[in-house]
Amino acid sequence: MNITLPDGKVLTFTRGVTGAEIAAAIGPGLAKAALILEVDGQEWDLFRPIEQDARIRIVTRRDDKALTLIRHDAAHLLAMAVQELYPGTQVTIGPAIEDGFYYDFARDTPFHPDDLPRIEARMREIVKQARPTRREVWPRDKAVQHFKDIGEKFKAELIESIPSNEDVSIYYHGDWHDLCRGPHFRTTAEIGDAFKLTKISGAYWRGDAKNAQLQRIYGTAWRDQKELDAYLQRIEEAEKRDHRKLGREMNLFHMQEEAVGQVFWHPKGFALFNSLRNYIRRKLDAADYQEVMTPLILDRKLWEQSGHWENYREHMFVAEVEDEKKTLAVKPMSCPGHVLIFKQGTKSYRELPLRMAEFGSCHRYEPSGALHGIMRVRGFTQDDAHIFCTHEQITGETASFCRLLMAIYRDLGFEDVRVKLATRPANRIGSDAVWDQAEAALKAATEEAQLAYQLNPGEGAFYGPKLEFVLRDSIGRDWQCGTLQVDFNTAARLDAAYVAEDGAKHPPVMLHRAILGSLERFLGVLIEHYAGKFPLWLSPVQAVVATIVSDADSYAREATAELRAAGLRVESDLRNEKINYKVREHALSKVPYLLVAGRREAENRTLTVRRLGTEAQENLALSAVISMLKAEAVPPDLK
RNA sequence: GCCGCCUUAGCUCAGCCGGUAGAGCACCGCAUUCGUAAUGCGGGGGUCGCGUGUUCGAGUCACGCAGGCGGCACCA
Repeated sequence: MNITLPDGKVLTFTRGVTGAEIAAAIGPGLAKAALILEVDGQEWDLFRPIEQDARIRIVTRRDDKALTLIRHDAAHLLAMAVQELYPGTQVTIGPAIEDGFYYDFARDTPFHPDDLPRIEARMREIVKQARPTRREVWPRDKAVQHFKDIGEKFKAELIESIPSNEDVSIYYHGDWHDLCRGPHFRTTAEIGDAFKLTKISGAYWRGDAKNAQLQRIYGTAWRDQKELDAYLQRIEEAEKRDHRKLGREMNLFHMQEEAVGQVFWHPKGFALFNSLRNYIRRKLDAADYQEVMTPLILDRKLWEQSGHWENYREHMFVAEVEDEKKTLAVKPMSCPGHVLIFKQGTKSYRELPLRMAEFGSCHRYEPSGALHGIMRVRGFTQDDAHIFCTHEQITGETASFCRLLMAIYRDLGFEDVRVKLATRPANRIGSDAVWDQAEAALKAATEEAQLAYQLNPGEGAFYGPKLEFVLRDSIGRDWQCGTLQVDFNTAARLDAAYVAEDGAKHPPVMLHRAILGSLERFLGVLIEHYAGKFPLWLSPVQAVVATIVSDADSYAREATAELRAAGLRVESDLRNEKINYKVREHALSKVPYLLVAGRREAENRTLTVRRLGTEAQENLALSAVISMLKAEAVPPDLK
């Protein structure tokens, strides 16, 4: 029997040879490093016999795949340890995920954080025991019956969803066994001990809130201790840049019980907010958007007509007034208001595309468990706009939107943007032909804008498909920021129309689009992205003038005033403290420039400049400092 | 909304088996005028998240509520 290696070399073995034997034949080093192999592209256990000629590739610990394999085995290891320590606990699923793995268990009493060290200790024991792995193939029906018999009803349910004529593979690690597609290592020893259990959570069976809630245990696993330490270090560093922590430390904003899910922007935070908003305003203006402002609270009748009352009621804040019998609702989005502006006066096709923008203050009653710092709130500001256009204009408008968005993200320091195309959901309105057209238009637009996207099937809005632009926070959580949604429906529902070339009235297509999404969320991501060390144009405090001796106070005041007059955000620090103290304090609060004014500087009208992150000092004339800072503080669109 | 954990001074956190609250930083005062990451001394500051219960006695135990945190579900 011939076995072909990746380099084309052919080795001859007897039928039923295993990957372990092949690896050993090639060399003892490989035999030791091997984890699994690929047989004609299919993942294969090292101990599983090969019955016919095949091309193989041996996967070692250094392979890119190794981490996924280690984590999958670690998930099994976790399940073994848990079932041994907590009899009666049922297993369900346990996949490898980014940076680690988890396993979902069904159990009456939830786990406690104190259980983790105990489980981890048992896992390490099992690794030491090097329990051998064995693979068996059972008829599906036998497997169903078996798992029912041993009380593993979730496993049985999983197997029942496999067609009944198929066989399933069962993996044994010592006595413990589980349904699994594999592959697995020869023994539990190969997992190594570079793993750690990290957190406990509830999780719904099959991801559905209507189902039973399971107990999930998360862990992380790596090739060796060094990799594990590096990961733990990375997480620790990331936690230091958490926007909630920096928001407090840098005095940007706070939140409190009296306004759950809403942000109190402090002066410094609001300076940041405004710098960003002004920048977006200029970019939109340059891209031929017209800014408007619409009411915050509108009559229920409007929301009924737009469809929000029916589809979105539970997310809306509703206001009753005593004297009138009216019900009003706080807007969760700005689209109906924009349509009402569009409807004023007769619109011609010549006015399309009409791009209407608003920094809309929106309120949504989000589920309590969804709230997260300023990233997920109940009151937020959208950089919202609606493009009223014809069917023919969808692709062009979408493409230019994509280009605008990517340019803005680049200005703001984001190069790594994930784009998702969410297509028609099961619950939707409109004909398939219309959906075909809308989805095709979005695809064409992304190609025109040269954006690689990932398909997100069935995740579109009920009225149309959407593009989602996703950014990542410091600890790897993804946040949707930008979006563009095609809507063939809302304008018609609200009786908005334009007069076409043929003289007839047609409802315009609406493109709902946002670049930042919510300013609050975007600022949260931005704070973490820069770890609070913003580029100068965004920095809430751009420089601090710090004195060394009180003799320099009046000069420092003068210098501060001149810097401010030049449009810079500058504070002075005249406190009776040592310069060391001031340097340290302003560096910790992430002020980009410390401008030291001592006796010498006061005499020759200079400042000694120290840039955040460096120890270098440079003595410059006050006028030179002003022009240098002014130049650096120019927003990217005005450069 | 669901599961779990947490809530003590402005911040970070101690506080044992229930016996009546503590540190560092910050703040205030005084001294110090000092050249690039913490000057010294002194002082003020707490309904221990809220409520109910157990107890002679609750920061500590039990229950309920609220908020926060980690996930899940939902979602910009």
